[in-house]
Formats: sequence, C-alpha cells, structure tokens
Amino acid sequence: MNKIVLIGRLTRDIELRYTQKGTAVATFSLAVNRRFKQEGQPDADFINCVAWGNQGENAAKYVGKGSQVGVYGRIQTRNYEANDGSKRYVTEVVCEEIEFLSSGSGQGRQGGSYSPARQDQNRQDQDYGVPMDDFQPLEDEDDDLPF
Amino acid sequence: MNKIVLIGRLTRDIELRYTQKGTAVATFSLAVNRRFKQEGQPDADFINCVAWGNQGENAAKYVGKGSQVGVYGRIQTRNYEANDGSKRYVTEVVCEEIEFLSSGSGQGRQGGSYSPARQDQNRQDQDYGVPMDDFQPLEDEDDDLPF
Amino acid sequence: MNKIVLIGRLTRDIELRYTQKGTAVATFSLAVNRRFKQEGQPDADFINCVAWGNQGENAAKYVGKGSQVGVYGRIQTRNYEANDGSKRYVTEVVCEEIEFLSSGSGQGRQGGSYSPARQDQNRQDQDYGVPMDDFQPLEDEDDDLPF
Amino acid sequence: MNKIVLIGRLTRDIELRYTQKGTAVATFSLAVNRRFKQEGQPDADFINCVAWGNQGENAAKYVGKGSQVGVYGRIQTRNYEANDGSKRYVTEVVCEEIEFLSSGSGQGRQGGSYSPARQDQNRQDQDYGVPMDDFQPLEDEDDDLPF
DNA sequence: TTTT
DNA sequence: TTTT
Repeated sequence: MNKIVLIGRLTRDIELRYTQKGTAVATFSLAVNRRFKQEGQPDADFINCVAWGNQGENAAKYVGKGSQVGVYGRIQTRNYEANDGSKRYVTEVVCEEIEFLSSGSGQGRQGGSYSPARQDQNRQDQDYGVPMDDFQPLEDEDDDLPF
Repeated sequence: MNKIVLIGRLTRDIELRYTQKGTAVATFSLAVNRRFKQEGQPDADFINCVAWGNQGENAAKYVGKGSQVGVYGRIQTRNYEANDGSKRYVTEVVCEEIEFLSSGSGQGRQGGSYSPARQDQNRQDQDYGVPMDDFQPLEDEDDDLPF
Repeated sequence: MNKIVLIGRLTRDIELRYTQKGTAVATFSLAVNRRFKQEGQPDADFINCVAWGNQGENAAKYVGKGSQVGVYGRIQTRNYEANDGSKRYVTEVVCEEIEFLSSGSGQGRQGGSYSPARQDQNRQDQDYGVPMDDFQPLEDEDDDLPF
Repeated sequence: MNKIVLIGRLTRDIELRYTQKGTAVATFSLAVNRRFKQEGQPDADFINCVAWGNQGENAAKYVGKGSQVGVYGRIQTRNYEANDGSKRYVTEVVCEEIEFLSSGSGQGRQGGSYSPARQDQNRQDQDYGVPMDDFQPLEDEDDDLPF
C-alpha cells in the first residue's frame, strides 16, 4: 500500500509535455505548509508531482501558480543518470486525483498569461512509451525523464 | 495537509544513530510493492524513511530486514551540499507511527545478528539540535545529515 | 491503523458543547462530494465529525455552514441506547486536524449570526469524563452522547 | 476527497452475496485496534466494510475470520427504513483495495470450514442494480440492504 | 528552482 | 544501495 494525500499550493504554473506516443505528462511542485513551524527550518515542503493523461491536461487547464489543490496519489522513486554520469535518485508523487480548491492568483488559470508549458507541447519529444491506462505508464527503457 | 501511509518491507536492518543531544534517529528503506506491475518497470518503490526518538528506537529493537511494517507519516524534502559542492535534493518519509505487521526473516529482530547500526552509536556526532518534541526536531543550521 | 482524510463542506454551523469537566466537544457534519455521481444516487456523503478541545473550539470560531475544510482523523464506532431502549450504532470521524480551506458563505464565521451552538454551552451537562490529552477522551460509562 | 486506510483483523468470515444482476457483494467487519487504549473504553473499533465485484470475491476466497488486512477505500453513508418504519443511518467503508497481510487463524481461509457466506449465494436476491464499474454501484431505489 |  |  502506498497512499498519499497533500493539500498545498502550486509554486509555479504546471509544465505540460507530451510523450512521443502522445500521452500528456504534467509536472508541478507543490508547497505544502508544515504544521509545526520551527525557527531555522523551512515552513513548507516542496514536493514534486506528476500527473498523466487527462488528469494532467485538466490540471494544466484549470490551475496555475498559487492555486490551492488537494492531491491524492502515491509516492514513487526513480533513478536516472546525471550529466556527469553519476546516478541520481528522484522521489515524486504520482497523482491519481487532483481536487481544485482555489484558483490561485486571479480566477482560474490567470487570464491572458499563457504559461510556456502549453506552447512547449510540440517541442516535446521525450517518450515514456505509455500505452496509458491512466496512471500506470509503461515507461520505456530508453526514456530520459527531463524533470 | 501532508499524510502518507505505506505498507512494505524493510530492505535492510534499521540504522540507529544519535544526535549530539542524544536524540535517536532511525533510518531505513521500505520496499513497497507496486499494485500494477509492468514489464520493464521495477515492481516496487524503495522509500527512505526516518523515525525520531522512541519511535525509532522501538522500530530498531523490534523489526529488521524483511519485516513487514505499516508506516504513517509525512513526506519531507531536504537539500544538502554534495561532496562535489553541488546541491542535492532528498525526499523522505518522516514516520509518525510504525505498525509492526510481521517480524521479517525469523522472529522479531534476527537473534544473534546485531546490526552495525547499534554499535555505531557512539561514533555518531551529527547534531540535529533536537529538543525533541517527538517528531518535530528543530534541526540545526550546522547540521550535516549523513543519510 | 485507522486514518481518514476528507475534504468537504460543513452542512451547518458547528455545535459546540462542553463536558462537565469543561472539555469542548464540537460536532458537525461534512458534505463530501462523491467522485463518481450516478443517477438515482446521492452525490455526496454526509459524515458526522467530532473535534475535541482546542481543535473543536477553533473550528467553531473560524468556520461555519458552507465552509470548506480538510479533515484528518480516524473513524470511530460507538453505540448507545435509543429512547425506545434499542441499541443504536454510530460511526463518526474523530478529527485530529482540521484545515480551513475557505470560510463558507461570507468571510469566516458569518458576522452577526451567532449559532445556537455557542449559547447552548451552559445548558450542557453531558460528561465525557475527559482528562483530555487532546483527542483521546476517556468517555464515561454513564455518558449519554446527544449527537 | 474521501480517503481511508485501515489495518485490522476480520471479526468473522466474509459474507459473500450476489445482486440480482450477478454482482458480488462482500461484507465484513474489521476490528481495528485503537492506538491509545483507555480504561473503561473499548480498545478497538469495529468497522463495517463492503467490497464489490472481484475485489469482494477474492477477499472471500483468501481471507477469513482473524485474518489481518490492509484496506483502502472511502467512507460512505446510507440510510434505510428499519422494520419498525424508523429511519436508520449506516456508515460503512467501501473498499477499493484490500491487501492481505496474514491469513488469520490457520493458513489462508481455514481449510474445511466453508463459511455459510459462500453457500448462501443462490439464496440471495437483493438487488443493488449494479452496472458495476468496479466500486461505483448504482444502488436501486427498492433495494433493502441486509447488512 | 519554490506557494498564500 | 534494495524487501517477500
């Protein structure tokens, strides 16, 4: 069992990319306030999240920097090779549900300010080889996760 | 809100260290099976956990490599400077409750095999400056987390 | 292990009572939208919640009917004898944390409209015999829970 | 959001019934130990659970009275009319995942002792009108839940 | 690299 | 660096 629930705010607009197979991959970081603040300590945790498919596209459409969301998902570990050849370990939250609790600075996704995330789409070429049954992407051997 | 529940098995014996102030810090990694296995993909996530104080000491006493546990806690991010001067980001689970579900290979902590973790204690000198109100350690500025 | 997380809206103002020993007991019902609505089915669950001590007093102070809250707690079962002598079973959520996500109709607890809950206080005489170590009330044998 | 995680033991064998449409409905009650026992108080909560479809059939096959399980699901409220015409409120946990942690008294479902639950099947005629997309049963207006 |  |  691997269950996580977070309530926090987006630290920036969502980045929406697409795999070669056309699957949406939304990434964002959530600032989750700590319950007990302690001096000399950060008062929030910054947690990297990924949302696949429609889930991700919807999030990118409806929330942006500063939005408050509730996230339900699981924690996942990955490792990749850094540029200097060393192995890096990544821990992130794979979202299975995202609940929109507020719509950040402004109403909904901030009006005119289209985030680069959406324009980037066609420049995307990373492939997770995802036959996409919602949030169980079959990641490719040759994938190079860019986030 | 930041809540996580895991059920998994210890990948090795717990490492128990002490801060200069004498606070126990138990660290371990949990293998949590994925619900949907996919070929070419790992079938478990390996999640680093920390347990402070009595919580940690009890865990170290009662469970070891292979033990199945239920963990409740929160996800936490930290960063530290690597040896090469670069910044590294760590995400780990801070345990608030640990439920012992089985006692691994053998009964409870395996008989004679004392893990290095306990013997290490006096070699420990890292200081989290913890007045220890259970799991809200006031970490020091000059702390250098070794895990 | 017994962990629950809810995000929902108060169906009415919080009822705040006090035990003979003076411990605050706040009760409220949360409307939690169902994720998959089905016709002929209710589209929300109405979940009874209890919050003890400061937790409860704060909630009563800061949120009211319509407020959106995140609740973390545990599920609890109780039974009591109905007026007709039959045994009734109650399941409710005991809150350990309440996160205020919005402040309902209006800002915060609606201005002038004091809810009966607060005025009731001195008419309260039910005793949970609570030495109150936060949310582990020692309920009395002869208690007759009125909610 | 409505998320619950329980770790507990079955208080009796699972009751497996079928709706008129042929959907499996497994019901059971879980004894979940309380973390803080208090004298004069029960030291466990007894929580009613329902599991639909394969989920339920598998559970009925693999676990029985005394088995330890981890349950993930959501809390649900229902009301029905009692025999005396009065309205009764039921709160139960709808299971979305059940993790088998031990197999109770004996190994797996206790050998020869077939529980009445399985034999009952063809005597079952209650209908939840379930087009069954896994755990979102469309319950009928005229259903009379027997548990 | 961090949000209100 | 990974458990059953």
